[in-house]
Amino acid sequence: MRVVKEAEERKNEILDAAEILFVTKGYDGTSTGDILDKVGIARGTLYYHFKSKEDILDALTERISNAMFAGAKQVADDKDIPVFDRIVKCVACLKLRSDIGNEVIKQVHKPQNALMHQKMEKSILSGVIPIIGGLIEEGVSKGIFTTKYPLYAAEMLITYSQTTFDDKFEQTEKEMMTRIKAFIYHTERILGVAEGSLEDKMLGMFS
Amino acid sequence: MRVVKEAEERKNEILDAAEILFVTKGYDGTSTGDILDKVGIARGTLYYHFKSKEDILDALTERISNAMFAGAKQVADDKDIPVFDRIVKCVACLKLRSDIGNEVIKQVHKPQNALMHQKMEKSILSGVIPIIGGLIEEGVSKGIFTTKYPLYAAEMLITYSQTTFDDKFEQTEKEMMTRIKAFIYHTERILGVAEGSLEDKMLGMFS
DNA sequence: AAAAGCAGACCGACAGCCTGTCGGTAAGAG
DNA sequence: CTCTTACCGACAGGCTGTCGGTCTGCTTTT
Repeated sequence: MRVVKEAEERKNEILDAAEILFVTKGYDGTSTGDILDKVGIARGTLYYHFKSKEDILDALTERISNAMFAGAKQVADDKDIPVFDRIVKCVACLKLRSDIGNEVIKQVHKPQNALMHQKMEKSILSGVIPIIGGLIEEGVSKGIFTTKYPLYAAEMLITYSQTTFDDKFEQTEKEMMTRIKAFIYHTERILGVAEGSLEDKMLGMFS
Repeated sequence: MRVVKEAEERKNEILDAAEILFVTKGYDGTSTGDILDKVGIARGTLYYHFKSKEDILDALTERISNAMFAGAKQVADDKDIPVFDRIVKCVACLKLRSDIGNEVIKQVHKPQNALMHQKMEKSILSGVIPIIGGLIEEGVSKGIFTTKYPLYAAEMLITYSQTTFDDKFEQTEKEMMTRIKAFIYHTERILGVAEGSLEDKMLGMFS
């Protein structure tokens, strides 16, 4: 039997199904047929709403990123909270959203999901950097940080932590700890603050 | 007619063909049939030597990385050259190798080649970081640099520059320049040297 | 040195999957 | 009643990986 719905609604149904499937079986491991079955629609319907499988991935990536940034932006604009605390909260926002179930991350990093991984990473980076960059800028103008390039400082910090702390979670507890300590140490240098001054607050970011 | 060769030789023939094809048409855009045609062998032969298409990519990645590191390691061990110059030379080694034809890079960064890109990047990172890390360590022990975490300093510097200067070559000349300046500035901070002291030598790395 | 044996290299048909297309069909708004 | 929007499912075309069988040249045997 044929059920007709608004385009937006169907699109979201498809994205919902795709999200679950991509996350559990991987992008390459999921066939369009799987999505069809899960949503309960015919082949043609899917290609009526999306022009290709990759198009679905793009839409999904955008949906997820947008949700992530909504929270982070709100925090970033809350002038009542001290600048550095806002940075910590922003990062927490992103971390939270990115381990829905924890299985997700493991899946995303399997080689089959290179494309999904790449798109997510790119999308997250391009969204997060301006937010954090703005906060660092604010910190500089308030005399908390010192750097001639606040935006690029953010770029460096975020890019590094993204690839390193996401990709390399297959490391020992001990190595992870020194890596974190080193990261904090280098963050302090990049932001031009005293050694050890960020340690307490930043350690909380990795729990 | 049937031509029999040593397994190693055939494998290399296949990798030679794959290298050219992957680079010109992309990984996803290259079918095993393309490789078959180019080498002039039958389907079964290919799968006799490699267990899958991805297996070919892995072997190729390894072959390329190994070639890259051979040069870099040699430079790194040449104690006659000052430490910092060695770092510069090492980086040059890698850059050189990675723009065979320049078309390569453009190709590698197309979304179709996410898997190839990811594997290359990972392989390069894991090989380069210890080399540069060692050099920084040497610099620290000679009093040229100051950092408690030389290895992780290298990790941060290389990871960042890898993803940023490789991926984002679709930026304006001007933006690129400030990005480079900022990178040098942050490098100086991470390595604990005076502002501006690395500028002259490092600018040469991006030409 | 010829015959027989053998393992490693090679072949190509084929199964099975998967993506995207297209002509046609139902449903609800106007 | 009509027209747009959403939907359907058969089908073409392409791709990967498999498998039984074949060839080749080296080794062993006689």
